[in-house]
Amino acid sequence: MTNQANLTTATPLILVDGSSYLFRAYHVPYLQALSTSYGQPTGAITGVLNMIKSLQKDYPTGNVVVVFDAKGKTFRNDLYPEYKANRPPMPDDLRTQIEPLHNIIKAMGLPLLVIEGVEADDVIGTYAHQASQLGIETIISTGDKDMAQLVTPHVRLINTMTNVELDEAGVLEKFGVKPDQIIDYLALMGDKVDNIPGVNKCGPKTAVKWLTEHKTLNQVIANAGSVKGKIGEHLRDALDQLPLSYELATIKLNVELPIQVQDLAASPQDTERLIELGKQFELKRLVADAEKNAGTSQPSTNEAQSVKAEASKANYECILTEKEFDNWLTKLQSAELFAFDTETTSLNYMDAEIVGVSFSVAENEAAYLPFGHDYLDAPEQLDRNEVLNKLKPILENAKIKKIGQHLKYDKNVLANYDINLQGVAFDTMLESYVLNSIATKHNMDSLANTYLGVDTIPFEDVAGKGAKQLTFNQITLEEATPYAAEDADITLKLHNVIWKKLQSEPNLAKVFEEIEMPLSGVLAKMEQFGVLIDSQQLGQQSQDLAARIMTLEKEAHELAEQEFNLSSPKQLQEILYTKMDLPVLKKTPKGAPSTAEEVLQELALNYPLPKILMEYRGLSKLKNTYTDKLPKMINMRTGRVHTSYHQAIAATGRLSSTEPNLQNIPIRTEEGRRVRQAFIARDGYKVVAADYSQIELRIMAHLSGDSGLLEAFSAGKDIHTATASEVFDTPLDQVSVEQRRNAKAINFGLIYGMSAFGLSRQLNIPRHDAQKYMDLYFERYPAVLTYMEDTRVLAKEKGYVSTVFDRRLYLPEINASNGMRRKAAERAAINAPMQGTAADIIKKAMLAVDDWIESIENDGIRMIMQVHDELVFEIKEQKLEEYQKIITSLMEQAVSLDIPLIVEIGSGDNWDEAH
DNA sequence: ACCCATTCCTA
DNA sequence: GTAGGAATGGGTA
Repeated sequence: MTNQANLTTATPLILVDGSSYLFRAYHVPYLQALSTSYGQPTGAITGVLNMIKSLQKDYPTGNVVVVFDAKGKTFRNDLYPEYKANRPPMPDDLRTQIEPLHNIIKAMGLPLLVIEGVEADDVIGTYAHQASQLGIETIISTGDKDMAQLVTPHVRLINTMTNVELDEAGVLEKFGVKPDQIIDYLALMGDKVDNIPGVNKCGPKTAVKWLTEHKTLNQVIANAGSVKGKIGEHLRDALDQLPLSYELATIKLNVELPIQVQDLAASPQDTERLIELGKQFELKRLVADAEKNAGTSQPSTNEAQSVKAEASKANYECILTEKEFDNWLTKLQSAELFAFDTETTSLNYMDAEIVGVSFSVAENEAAYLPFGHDYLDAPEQLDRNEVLNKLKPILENAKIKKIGQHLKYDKNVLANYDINLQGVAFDTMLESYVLNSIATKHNMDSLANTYLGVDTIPFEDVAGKGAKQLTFNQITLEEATPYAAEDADITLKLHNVIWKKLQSEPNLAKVFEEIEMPLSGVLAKMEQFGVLIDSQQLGQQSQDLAARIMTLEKEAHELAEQEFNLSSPKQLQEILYTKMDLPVLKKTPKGAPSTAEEVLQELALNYPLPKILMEYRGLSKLKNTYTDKLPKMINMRTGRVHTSYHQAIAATGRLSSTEPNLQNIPIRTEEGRRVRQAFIARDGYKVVAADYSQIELRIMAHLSGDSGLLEAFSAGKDIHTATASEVFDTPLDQVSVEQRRNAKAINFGLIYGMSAFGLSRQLNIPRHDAQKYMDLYFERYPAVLTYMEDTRVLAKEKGYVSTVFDRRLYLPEINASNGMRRKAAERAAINAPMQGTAADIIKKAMLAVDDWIESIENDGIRMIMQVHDELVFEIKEQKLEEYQKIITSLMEQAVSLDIPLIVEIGSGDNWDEAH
């Protein structure tokens, strides 16, 4: 239940009655004076924007949603044709401000609702009602008294122009009746402006008097006979009208809305568009604010703009004596949760030596414990082994929870000292990643700036930069202590802020707790264990390649009649397009004539040089990137290669791999596969590779619910052949190789959010034909089309898309004015739910497989690599059959979707054979 | 020493 | 057409 409480107070829903403020701002004299140099009035725009800004300031954690009336008639006109018939038409100089205002609000990233057929009040009422049911606190910002009927213990009104807030007691005080009597009150009085009939001569005083006496409108009606005097006659005259008036005054609580209340969330501001609009309407303050908030508002993190470097407040200690250390040990032992960081000599976890550790148990209270600083005249420090021995039981105690920034690194480093870090509960890097995967960076300095408004001490300030950069052991304790202690302190503070935000978003905390956080430990194990590589074989291949490359180089120089660097695109352009005058088939993004593979392929049909270049490129790539480099990456100590999996890089939720990148090892060519053959297993072990078959297309079937696709997968058909059969209207067994190839291109294109143009280029066919294929596809699989369209619309409304497990990807450019960027964002919107769900699935599978491996205590098995849809293991020969079955089952059952997941598994002496 | 453009490897 | 990492050359500081 505490979660609920957090949720309600952390992010109140702020519903802004845009139309009500628009009219009021329009009539404010000093705002009326505002207009652009070319005569476009902007007073109402300014008024509403100021009002929104002041709301954001007053409720920094609030989730602001703006609602406007739509044009045209509403259901109230159907009930009563005279409704609002007295209203003069909207003045032109107000009307022209509406669209710009909408655009600005959208560019600010705020959800904007304009629903036809109902009024803004009804939309607001519905959301307030939904929010109450979810226990979300709601604040309605309006100048309209009618809204008082919506006030409950969870819903209050704020009049931002007068800064008066109304809760239940406030409504009673102001109107003399309770919120649930407001409709009756309004019905009795009627409304001149809206042309709602009421009781003639009945104003607020009379209405309150009657309602105080009889409680409800129905009781007033029932007792109408006993009301004396002229006013009694008026009441009796109005009896027939009153039910209608009541209905007209009632704000709907059940409007059908395109976005559910829990999905109402701000998207990142579109800075470019905001500035453009600001300039167009000459709104200086808007431009200034847009620039100020650029990059910091995804999602809005505006509460912490001003706190700059409060380090003086903090109490940072340097631990040099046994006594100080014991003191801290006691604190840590009794702490439920503390922030923790290691300082080391290298960014590479295999080489890193620990120089010191820092802790923080409470904000502004942190310590640095150095033990490896060895610069000249360094003060005497505690003994490393002794310190680590004493810390070990605390660090290995899963009950004592730890917070850290990128703790996978610390876990790996500690493993080199035989400390198995446990109780890793919160990694701020991963918290930030799950909250917003596209935030510029998830490093601590950026996070501190974004979420705390604090500028931390940059590493370069203490260590210098470039070749002369010092390692941490060379840094004086005077400099190291504030830097290192701050790391722990800031990490704790960051967690306090980001975790709250994560919990307030539906299911994001779940993605963090159930996927990313536990996965971090699994990845650490894979990294530490590493993969075995046959450097002998790669060395041999390097030699073979070198010889062949030399020959090709010579041939190329002869053909070009001059020496040149075959690896230089620039020199190559000169040779091909200036000297030899070959046709330019394609240009690079910068406008230079391209020499890319596809161009060379085309040119090779008519000229000899391009073919040589293609082979040269392919081979030198293999040599430079793989056969030369991989052996150099073998760790001396373990004899294996240890990659780093990056868990907070890919916007879609995928992992990435560096140093070396094990996720782009060649497979497509024979020569390339020789590199794969160098990935081997220990004696007595085999390499086992298990990959999900067509996982993204399966996810597309699940997400779209298309019956044709679902059937094809359930029937276990080859999906590309099945697609070809449908699209080209050919019996399944008569589909040609060509047809299947085309269908495959269509299927992949769909996953990438393709256009007909893209498909035509891929298949090298006219755009018209590509369009025809796509039309045919969507005719056969109509739900796929609907899904794609819906996804685009949803992305534009919300500013983000989600995976099946609710991981989010924000798309700041989904409403960009630049068509290219907007289109790119739309493609990403289509792709991300599929790629991201696939990432979620394999991550869950990794957790399941790791659980099982742990349960058998690594008996003859290790998980060694992940390549997006594939897991690679090293398995003892005797266990091969048994374990392959278990892995297949764990992966296939990792999640439950509307289509079966199929895993293909194989084994061999090397990675190539395992496929 | 660092950044950018180009190219090419993977799912 | 999606998502990544890395190597190269070539320019800049």
